Amino acid sequence: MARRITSLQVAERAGVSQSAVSRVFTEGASASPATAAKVRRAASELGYRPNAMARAMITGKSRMIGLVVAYLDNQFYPEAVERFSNALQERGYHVLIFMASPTVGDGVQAVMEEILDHQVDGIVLASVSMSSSLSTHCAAHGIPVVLFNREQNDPRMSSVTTDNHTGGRTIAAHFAGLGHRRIGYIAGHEQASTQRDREAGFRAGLADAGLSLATRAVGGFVYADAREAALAMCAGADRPDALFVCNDHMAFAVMDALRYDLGLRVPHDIAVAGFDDVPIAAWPAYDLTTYRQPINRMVARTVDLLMQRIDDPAHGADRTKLTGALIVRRSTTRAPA
Amino acid sequence: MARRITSLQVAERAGVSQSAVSRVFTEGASASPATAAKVRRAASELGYRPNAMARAMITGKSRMIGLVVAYLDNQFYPEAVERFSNALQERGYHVLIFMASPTVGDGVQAVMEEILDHQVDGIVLASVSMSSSLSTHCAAHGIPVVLFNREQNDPRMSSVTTDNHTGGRTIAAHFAGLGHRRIGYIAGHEQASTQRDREAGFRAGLADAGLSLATRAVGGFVYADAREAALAMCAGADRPDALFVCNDHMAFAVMDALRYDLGLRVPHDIAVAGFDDVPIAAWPAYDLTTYRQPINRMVARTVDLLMQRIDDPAHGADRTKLTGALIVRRSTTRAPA
DNA sequence: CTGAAAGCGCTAACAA
DNA sequence: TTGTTAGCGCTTTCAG
Repeated sequence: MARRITSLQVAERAGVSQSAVSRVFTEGASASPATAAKVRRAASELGYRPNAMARAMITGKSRMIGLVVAYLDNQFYPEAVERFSNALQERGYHVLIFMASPTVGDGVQAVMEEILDHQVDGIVLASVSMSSSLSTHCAAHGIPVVLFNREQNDPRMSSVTTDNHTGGRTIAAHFAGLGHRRIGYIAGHEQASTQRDREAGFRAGLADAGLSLATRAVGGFVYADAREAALAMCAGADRPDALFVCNDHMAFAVMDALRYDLGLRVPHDIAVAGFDDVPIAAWPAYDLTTYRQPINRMVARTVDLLMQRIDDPAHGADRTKLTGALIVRRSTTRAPA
Repeated sequence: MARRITSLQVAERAGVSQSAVSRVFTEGASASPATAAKVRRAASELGYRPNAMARAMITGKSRMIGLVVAYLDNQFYPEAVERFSNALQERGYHVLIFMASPTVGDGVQAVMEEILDHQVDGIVLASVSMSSSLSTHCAAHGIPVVLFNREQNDPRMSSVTTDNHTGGRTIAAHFAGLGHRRIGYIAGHEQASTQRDREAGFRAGLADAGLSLATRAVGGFVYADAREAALAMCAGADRPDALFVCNDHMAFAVMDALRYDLGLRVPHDIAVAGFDDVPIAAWPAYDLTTYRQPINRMVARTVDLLMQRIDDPAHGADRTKLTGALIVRRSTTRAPA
């Protein structure tokens, strides 16, 4: 097993100094075309590639971004991971991925420490909340953090979200327009900003139409729990005629419960709407009306924010709220627009 | 923005040498309880954590594993990513994730180079094929590679798979036992070893029962393509009465097409079976009979193989084939076992 | 433009 | 057990 080729070996073969080799492989360093040619030739003959870690030690830039995610069962997150990886790869960055077990209390804390050990240039927290002491800690380290699909009270914390309040409100208006009167809501994890904002917007939208929430249950963003919540809410005769579920992943559980456990028809007996517009929402088995999160723009914006702060650490925090779109499908209407 | 604390600063504060600090934070190094205490105290006061990169440069071990995945829409892979991340984190390793665009021809090649630049200690290729020249390249670098859910002809290449041949055969026996006679198959990507082995096993199983394949189409592991394949295959009167789809992800597309485009009932008009047993397969909307891949054991074995080779680079290749299990649900039987 | 030399933060001999 | 010393492979002054 051959040891890895170093710049020194390339230098020897090319008949130049080691620093000349370095310059040829360093963006924006000066080397004459002649030297560059010699070096590149020797390098490719030897199969040389610069050692990213050694480079990182010098420059203080690892070109790695830490990505913390919690629950990959919800298709929204694998999608986000894929896009982050691609977007960052395009900019010459790579993704160090971490799972934050939602079960462990200080899971995020521990994970963050490990990430920091690896000298990442920035961190994306996808749908994970962080104690404010931890965010201070990161700020002290001067390492940019952006929350993705989550907000926090701390105004120094950058975040990128969809305008969840407007999303909830839009769903409410959609229900009201359809003539529904007895309306239910299935909540996500109570602490999550997405949950709070969507519910607040939904309630506001109902109020706009002179309505109010008839019934509410908690699904905690988990399939099995959402199923239970739906069963509890809809088994009786006083069930709602329309149901907003805080995300698509839970909405699938709810539709399954309504149809296969309770024998109800969607939307005839109960209209169901979700939030996210993950690919499965478009599958005919669900054909789910939902409020689409502009995931491409969300990822792009998150990456931009991160790059901004990496290039200029003094750059202030930014809380971006992007606008989504109501996608009407057959889970709320017989003949969608 | 404070510069990161170094071991030197801790040493000064603790009144010991820098190497004493290093030893306290190095597994299996000797330090007296007294020094250790002083050092740990100073370290925690300063908020010191060892720089993983600097350590990696010395030891030659980065404690990072590169994980290459292609298509996260198929729920099998997010699941695998999550488990890999957890399993490796437990052993003190971290995951550098890379998406291999299946569209780009030499995507894997390019991605591998970038991974190698980061001095990872090992690589997991999840469902990605690699040219044999590339595997030679890796072997030359002495970096362990394990294929996950994919095999390759090169016998020096370690891999972990389910016994796909047996899986296919088991599905065939299940169909035969149910009395189906006109049987179809929807293939994945033709080059994939999983596809080839499952189909071969399925054909062998049909032959065992004195049957043979009536019709075949290609879905390439992609939802939309599988849907088209199903429509083409089942629109006519000569449609099959049972259909084995090479993985669950495509099986969902097939069931959707049969039910919502063609108005057929599953399993009454056509029985459908898949492969993987992803969580969605258990959702009542599909309730899919499938051959379960033992994903926990697959991941554990892959990690073991990797660790083995990292600890002893001379350790030979191993091609592990794990046994799965037939999971019978309502997509093939009215009343499952 | 180029080479020599000084480290980045840490671990691993080596003496003491 | 400790401190001293020599690097890991690279980038970056600094002279020339």
